[in-house]
Amino acid sequence: MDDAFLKPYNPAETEQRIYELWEQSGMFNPDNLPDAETRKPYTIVMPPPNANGDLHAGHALFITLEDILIRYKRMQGYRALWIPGADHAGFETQVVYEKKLEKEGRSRFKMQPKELYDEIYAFTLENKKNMEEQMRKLGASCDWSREKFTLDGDIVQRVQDTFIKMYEDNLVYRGKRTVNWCPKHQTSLSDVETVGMEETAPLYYFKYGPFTIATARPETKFGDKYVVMHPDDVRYKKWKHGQQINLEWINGPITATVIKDEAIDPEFGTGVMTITPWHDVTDFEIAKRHNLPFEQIIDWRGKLMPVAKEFEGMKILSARPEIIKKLTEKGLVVKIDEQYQHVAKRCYKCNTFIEPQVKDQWFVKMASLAQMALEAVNEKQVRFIPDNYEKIFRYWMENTLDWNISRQIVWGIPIPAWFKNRGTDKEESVVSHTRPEGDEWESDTDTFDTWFSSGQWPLLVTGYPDGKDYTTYYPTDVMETGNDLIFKWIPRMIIFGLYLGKKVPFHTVYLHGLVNDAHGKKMSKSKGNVISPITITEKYGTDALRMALVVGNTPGTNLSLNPDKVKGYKHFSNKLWNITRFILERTQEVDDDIILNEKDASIWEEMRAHTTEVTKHMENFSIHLAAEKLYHFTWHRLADEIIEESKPILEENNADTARSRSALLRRMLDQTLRLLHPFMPFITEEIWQKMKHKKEPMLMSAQWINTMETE
RNA sequence: GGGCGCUUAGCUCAGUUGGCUAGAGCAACUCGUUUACACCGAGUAGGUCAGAGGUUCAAGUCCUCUAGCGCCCACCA
Repeated sequence: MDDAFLKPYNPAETEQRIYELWEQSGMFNPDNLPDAETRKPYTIVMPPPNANGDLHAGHALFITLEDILIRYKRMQGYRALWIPGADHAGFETQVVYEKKLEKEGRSRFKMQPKELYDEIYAFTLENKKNMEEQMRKLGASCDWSREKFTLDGDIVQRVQDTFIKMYEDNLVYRGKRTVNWCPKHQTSLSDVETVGMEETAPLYYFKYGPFTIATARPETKFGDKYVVMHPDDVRYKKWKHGQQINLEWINGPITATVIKDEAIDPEFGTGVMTITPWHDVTDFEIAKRHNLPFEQIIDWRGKLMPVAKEFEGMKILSARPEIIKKLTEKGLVVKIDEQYQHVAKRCYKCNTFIEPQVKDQWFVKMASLAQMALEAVNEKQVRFIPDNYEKIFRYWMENTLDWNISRQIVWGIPIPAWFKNRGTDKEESVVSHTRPEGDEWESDTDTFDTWFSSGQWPLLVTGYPDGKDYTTYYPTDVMETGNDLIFKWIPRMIIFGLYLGKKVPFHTVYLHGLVNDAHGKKMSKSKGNVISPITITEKYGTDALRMALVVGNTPGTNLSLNPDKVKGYKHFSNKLWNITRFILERTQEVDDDIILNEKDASIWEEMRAHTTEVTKHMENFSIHLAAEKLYHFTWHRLADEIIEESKPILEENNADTARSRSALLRRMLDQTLRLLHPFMPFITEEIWQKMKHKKEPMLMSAQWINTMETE
């Protein structure tokens, strides 16, 4: 027996050494596994973490879950491939970097785009390297030789190809539409990048000629020349559609036109409103229906434009009270309802109020694509774990709007488009990798929404359309990711998978919840309750952390992570260590094929039943139950009962019973290590190495069930 | 306004298609051992499974309602 067993298990001394052993074996690359060609492929694509900081507990959870699945399948004889990656995370990273610039007293608006891009690139690569090291510490058995970064040259090329293809297929169009504009970040955002926050704000009632109109945004009303009501509203029956009225407004007399439109809710306010098509989606739709002109009132920085006359240049929020003051003086304020509750959209990163703006952007037509995804799910080509997420997916696909994929930031994949007379009525555009003939063409300075590239991730990392991996490993098997991505990411991957690859990109979606603190509260820097997985690992060992993340963690629900729980599994590591010590120290080395006596055979039968049950849980994706079962059986059955009752048996003079029991315990240890390996890879491999196993030199690539001994 | 989920021992949570005399970890208490392990062992205590009604031979598990909590979505200005 190795002397190391005389001391408690020391993860700090072990883990790096074991990881290097695995990495040097080359077995993370499934093509190096024995008989790789005959093995059935099993693929997981890692959700590429944003390369802009340290790994957090959520990362540790997904790495653990995916590593468990991959190690399990590898041991089951699959050609198990786990493809790692890193996401440049466009807007996310740029925001992180802008904060850094701000601290240094700099601003991206004072930098050349190229300069900014290069700086963020360096910053991201550094973070990427750091993240990879941290993933290794967590035991990730992914194939680093296949690692991909969303800004790799080939990836960029493919993403642009997709855009061009979609344009040619008439699924992408250039449109002047209302976008969510963040005045601080100076970019448009998709709907999922905004958050609606409930707030109480005043609702103002103004006299508008013969009408009273209600609005929450008086500062947008300067240019309003159309007054709208529902066609069936009897109160306004006498006003005809198209009728013109002269009235006194904020900056003097104007001529307004009556419009009848069904978008108006007669129940709300007075049932009459004026429209500001440039700064409101509903108004925009009404204006389009009736062919009305639109005018920009608020500029890209959130300041009033010349139409506001004396208010020009003022920020909207500071202008508001001034405007109310003027309207009051003119006797145009009817009343103010101070308790008006509504939802206002804000930028999900800086909380700035989103200013709807009309802008030329690239849009993806979603209706037919979403329909395709919906059908695939209806046909059970994709299943969700837990299954209630299928409903959420459905809802999302049934209510999808066209997707704005243009972002006005440098950190991202450039949109391959060219313009002539950009921003004028004579604008022309060409979609192509290369500049069209003629000097007057300028390139699109916008970049793609991150989800446009990450939505294609399973295809991109397997080398769509002609890569070798694409034919072998696509479609992949499981997509394991956070439950918040059920509408941000999962649908887009299914859509691109079907559109480009003609197949769903994965058959199973496994969703995990958040990792919260010990009391179920969300971790945040400001609350000071952040648990760093790397710190925990250094204190208790990676195996302990992995168990703590997995046991009792039902799919789809949040987990409360208590350091005491991790400590408990550190104790378990040591228990396993000492089980090994006992068995190696007290049992004899016996032939593998020895016949067990009746008593021992029945215990072995129990072990086999245990193995079957754990396997069943794994097949059901009940990883939490498999882990708990393993813990319980190993400690409270094997250690507390079987080993205890073995002590006198092994001491007995009867050589046959002692030999049978020795064989039993050694087999049980062997099988226990196999079963625990996906969950606790480091300690199990360390023990395996010290046992100098002859036929299978490495536990990582050993078989899940020791078939020879189960005969 | 719509949707989803949760409510089980002091705390954090399991409980797969209804069969439970309801479990685990941590915490508590009692005793023990230091010859695999004190990062230990044996044991004790602790729950009307949120509440009410229903289906069933049988309900923590299915249905309805009520209360509380959480999350997500939403172009009524």
